[in-house]
Amino acid sequence: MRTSQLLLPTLREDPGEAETVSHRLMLRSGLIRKVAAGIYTYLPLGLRIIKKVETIIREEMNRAGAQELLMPVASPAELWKETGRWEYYGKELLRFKDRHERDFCLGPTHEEVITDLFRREVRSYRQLPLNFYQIQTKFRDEIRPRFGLMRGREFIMKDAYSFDLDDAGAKLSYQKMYDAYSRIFTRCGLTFRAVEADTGLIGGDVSHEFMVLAETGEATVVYSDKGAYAANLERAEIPAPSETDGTPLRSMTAVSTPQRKTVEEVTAFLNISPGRLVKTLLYEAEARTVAVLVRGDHEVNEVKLARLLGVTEVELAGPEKVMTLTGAPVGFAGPVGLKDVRVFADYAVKAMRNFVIGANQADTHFVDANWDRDFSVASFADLRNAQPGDPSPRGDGRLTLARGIEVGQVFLLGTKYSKKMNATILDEHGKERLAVMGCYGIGVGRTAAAAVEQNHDEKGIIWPFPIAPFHVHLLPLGQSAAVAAAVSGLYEQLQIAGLEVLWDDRDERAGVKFNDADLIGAPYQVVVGDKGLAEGTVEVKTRKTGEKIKLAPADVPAALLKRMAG
RNA sequence: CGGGGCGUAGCGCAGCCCGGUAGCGCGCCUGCUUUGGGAGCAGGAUGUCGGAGGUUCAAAUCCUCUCGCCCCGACCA
Repeated sequence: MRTSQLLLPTLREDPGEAETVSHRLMLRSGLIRKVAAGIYTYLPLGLRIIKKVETIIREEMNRAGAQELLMPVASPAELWKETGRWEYYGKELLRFKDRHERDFCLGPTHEEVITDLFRREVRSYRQLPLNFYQIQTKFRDEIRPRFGLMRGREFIMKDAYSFDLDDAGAKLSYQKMYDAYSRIFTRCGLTFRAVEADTGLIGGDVSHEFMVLAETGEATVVYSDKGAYAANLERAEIPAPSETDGTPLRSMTAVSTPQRKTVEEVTAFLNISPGRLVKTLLYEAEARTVAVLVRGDHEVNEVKLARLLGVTEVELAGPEKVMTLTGAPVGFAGPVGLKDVRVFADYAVKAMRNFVIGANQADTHFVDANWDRDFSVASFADLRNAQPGDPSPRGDGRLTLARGIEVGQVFLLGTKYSKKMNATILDEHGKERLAVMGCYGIGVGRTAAAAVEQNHDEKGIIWPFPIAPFHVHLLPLGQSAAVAAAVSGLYEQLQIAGLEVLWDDRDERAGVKFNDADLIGAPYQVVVGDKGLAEGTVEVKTRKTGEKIKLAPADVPAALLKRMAG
């Protein structure tokens, strides 16, 4: 491809709107342009990268036995009402009405549509296992789209859905996808880690996320320093600590803590460590309010809390609500004498004795409080976030935290959707059984963005070879007949060798071409100038290392092929 | 949803506080020179100053409303 035939608007300066590396570089190198918040056009060069990622995904999905199909972007409300997700999915589901006032939504995911297809078309266990996938545009009306392709509202996703006769079969399907995902991300040149994950709005029993470790990641990954355990922070289990020592209980007394509201203020004032205080958070969980107790130096994990309570979402109560329930301003809530509020406590609290808590009275805390004696706890559970240094729940070392970009997630759904939508098949005894499902997603654009996050330097992108928009960037310098002849010869020869070549045929100065080439990030640059040609050579530069070698033009294709293979 | 910021030429920005009818750099067009890491000189084109309303003799500038975008936060008591 010649640059003159390609819309490739590179930017000299960083666009004002972009903060993160991948967003900045994808805009600057002319891959994407924004149309609205979280909605982008893929320019020709950007689309080439998307297509490369898609090709890798297709190859691996097909290899794993999945079949490609394509579902519609618009789907009717009826299907979503069958599973309850018309309400449950919330505001992320973009809804609209057609001209007949019928309700529709733009598909954020396609469990309903595929399950509907399955129940209509598949009758017998003999047809199983089945796995369908598509690569399609999804729409999720995110609260806050950001970082370019990293969190868009409209984005390209590969989603797959497996159907099996029983749990064992479903597990096998799940494992196949897990393995396929590992191959896909490896082939895309990513350093990633599969971690245990929460199932969120999709639901199901078991789930793993594929995380690309990068500072700009929005997720927090927890993993053991010595063993194999790895999980999303939302999910990471924390084992119940061993029972308390036999410290004798002291009697509870109220102390004045004027203007001391936060854990830091209260513990500093009382001259104790935050680990000796128990904080009380009031949460609204759908219709009811609950109190959650965690140690002062711990944080409540809202995902765990929601799961324990069996709700979609929990929200910290506002100041007025706190005042109504506790009779005190925010900062002094405690479990003692709380009315009409169930109290849940983190395991760590169970191990504590003689701790400090809020007294439900302004400027007052209790010291030497003890659960059971001074207040009752509905149940103890794992309700906090893991912290660095916590023991691994698998007993294999201590936990470390890192940031990650979630590029894929796999779910073992069980019969959640098949039950609600009555997707049954006949088994070998002629008996109706619910299909056991799995679902599997990959963010295509996000995978490309993650690759940029992991592969760049101050000059620009350094594309991993398998997803590079072009393999070789051909840079003629000057307008001499010798250069023109050598370049068009090389252009032919490189393509005959099977390489994808971008030929910068603009009448630009050397510096401009070099800088654009470094920005765009093709793995190899071939520089053809009069200087080199005078001694019979052209220069081959490896983008990643900056290494430059001189070769006779005729030797370039073979040399590049050899390097790529090695 | 809350807070902060920004919207002025294709891009990056100044001008706004203190009203007087719009400017800089890059890019773009023409010509000449130049040509191995973002060229030089000369000439040139390009703006409903996000939108609406108001104040004023006069508004990019002041006031009100509105739309869009970016960043942070979304409550740890």
